[in-house]
Amino acid sequence: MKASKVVLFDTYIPEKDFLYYSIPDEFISLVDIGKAVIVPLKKSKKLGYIWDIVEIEDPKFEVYPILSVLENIPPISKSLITLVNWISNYYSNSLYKTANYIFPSGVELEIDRYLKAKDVAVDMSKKQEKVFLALVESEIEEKKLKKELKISENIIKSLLKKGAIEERFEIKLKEKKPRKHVYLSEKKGDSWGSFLIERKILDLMQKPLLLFVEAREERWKIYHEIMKHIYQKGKSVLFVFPTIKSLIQFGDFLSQYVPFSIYFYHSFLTEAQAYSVFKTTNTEQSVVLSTSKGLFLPFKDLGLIIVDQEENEFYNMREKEPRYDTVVVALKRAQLEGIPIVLGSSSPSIASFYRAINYKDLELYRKPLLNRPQITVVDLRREKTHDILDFYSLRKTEENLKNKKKVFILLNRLGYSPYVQCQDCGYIFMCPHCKSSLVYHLEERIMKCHYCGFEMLPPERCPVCEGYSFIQSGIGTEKLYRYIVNTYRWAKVLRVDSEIELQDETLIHEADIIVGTRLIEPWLDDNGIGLLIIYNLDNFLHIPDFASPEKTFNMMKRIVGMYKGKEIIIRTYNPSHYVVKALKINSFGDFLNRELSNRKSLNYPPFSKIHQILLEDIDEREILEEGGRIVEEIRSNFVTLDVLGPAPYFPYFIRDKYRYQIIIKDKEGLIDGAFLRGICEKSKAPFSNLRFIINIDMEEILT
DNA sequence: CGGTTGCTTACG
DNA sequence: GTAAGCAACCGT
Repeated sequence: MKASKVVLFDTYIPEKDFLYYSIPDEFISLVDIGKAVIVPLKKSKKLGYIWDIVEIEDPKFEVYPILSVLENIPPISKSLITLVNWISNYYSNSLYKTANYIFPSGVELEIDRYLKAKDVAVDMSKKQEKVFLALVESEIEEKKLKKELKISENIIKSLLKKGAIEERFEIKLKEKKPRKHVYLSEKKGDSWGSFLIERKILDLMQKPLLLFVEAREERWKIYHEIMKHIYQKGKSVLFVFPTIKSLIQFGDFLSQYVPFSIYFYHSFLTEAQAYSVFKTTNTEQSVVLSTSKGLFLPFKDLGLIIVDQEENEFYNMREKEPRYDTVVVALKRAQLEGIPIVLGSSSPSIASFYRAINYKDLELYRKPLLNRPQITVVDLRREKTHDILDFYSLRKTEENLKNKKKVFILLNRLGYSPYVQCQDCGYIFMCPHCKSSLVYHLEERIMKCHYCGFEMLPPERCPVCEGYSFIQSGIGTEKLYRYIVNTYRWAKVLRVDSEIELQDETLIHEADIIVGTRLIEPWLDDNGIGLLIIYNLDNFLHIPDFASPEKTFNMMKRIVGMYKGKEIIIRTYNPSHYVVKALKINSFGDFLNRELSNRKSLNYPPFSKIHQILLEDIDEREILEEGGRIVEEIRSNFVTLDVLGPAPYFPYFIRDKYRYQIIIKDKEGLIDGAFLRGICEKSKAPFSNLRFIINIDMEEILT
């Protein structure tokens, strides 16, 4: 028989990604892959999408018919279904979770159940009789009845069984309507803007195009011209950005130069607003500015995808299922739709640049920056005083303040001091749940764990040696902020980090000095900026990740590409590090060559694929045992693979669970997620609490 | 015995 | 997720 595979909205059935439903004759012309339907599940009704239509031979279960086909909810195209299937297979994500990730929220079923007494006489208990009599006059809605007569489902059930009453269902489709149209840009230009770009860029778009243009605004102007070219052919355009802030900034730019409103799509929209965009893209030609989730919108006639800051690490979605790499998925979607795609960057990822140069499956367009800020490297080894800021930075800060120019200081450490240490025995206070150091917060006078939120008062005595004097070592934004406030008492100083709520963005424009973590990145395009101080570049460079030099370099180039000040000071203990040197003379080539030779010697991407298996368990011995078995199993299947671990994964003890990782370097591309999942499931002991997370094709990895 | 509560099972 | 099925209990 012919049956449809239906993926249900928001109803997780263990081990099953979809259920089978038959197609009633009256729907044969309506039913199609990708259409939204209502189906029965037990006594309830559920929303779902038809994922596939297949032939099944004498099923071992009852197959119920689809109840209705919904024309109001946008259908999901076959290419989108293929994309989801691919993400699910390639990255080893559950199909149910991946499909539900792209399903619209903001539309749901509302089921009302009405009960009515029948005209019959049967034996009834007192309670049953009371309910029966209430239902004689007219039908009553289930919840109302239960509340008024204070009865439970059991009474209704026994009455139904006896045939004394009957039930009736009313199913309504509830599509949420947004109150505020924040997803639509208010301003719009009177007509199209016009910028001069090289004609050849449009020709290069025959293939996926890597747009290596260092100046951010120049890149934006090129985007505008490319978009105009495609839009005027009647097609929709999707822009993808790594963060909401960067998307809004581009939106402010773009809306001046297009004669219509553009759509925003990101996680800060309400369900109703997101649904409204979801629906619009399916019915109208539109331009959408989105975070990575926009790649799954059901565009009616998509003509172009532009991914900005393609190197940005926020594109790597590995926190929860579905795990995927945004850039890879964007390329896949473009390929499935048969449309052009542009990856833009001020400093492309090693992966993309390598592909463009060696495999030529990406075209490359390159335009270097003309007006660069001066980059000064301060060698911290030569600083004699152990002061918080060096002499040069202090002098330059004063100079800029005098000239009414803003100074930004970037420091990626929260709190007052990252470690509290006993002066007598050297003990460092650790979080009892995560085995990571507790950060001291002076204002609140507490020690805090930044992984699990554990807090404690600073103790009077050291738990190891009973000593009573402690040093607050290291420096966080809070300490730096206090130092700056005390040093420049006349200046307006502002602290920006995830622990302080930024009340109003105008505060940033009014401030003279801004101290903050990477959250300040979006504001480094401020017109009044004169100086940026990278407090300690080593904090970025020394993160134990093979990709940290690349990430650091790219972050700095991204900043340089939008920066409007004269000078950037980089403070470091490693002035001779190749990243620092390459930044100083602005040489992408120097950085790339050095980085590629490092990666080659250690067998890291792009010379191999890196897969990671994360293991989590309350029992450390169990992890090591089963982890060891997994490693053995992989090795015995593929002798040529480089398998490392299980090794502790930082933080290796979090929320009372131990964490280990296995890393697999796969040079020839031999294995996939399904293989690893199979091995893990096979190696897992029947009653163990081991949880494993498989991450395929990583561009970064903490070691 | 009717009714409730709490738990496990399975859904197509 | 959540309705169904079942066992154990409670009160009349």
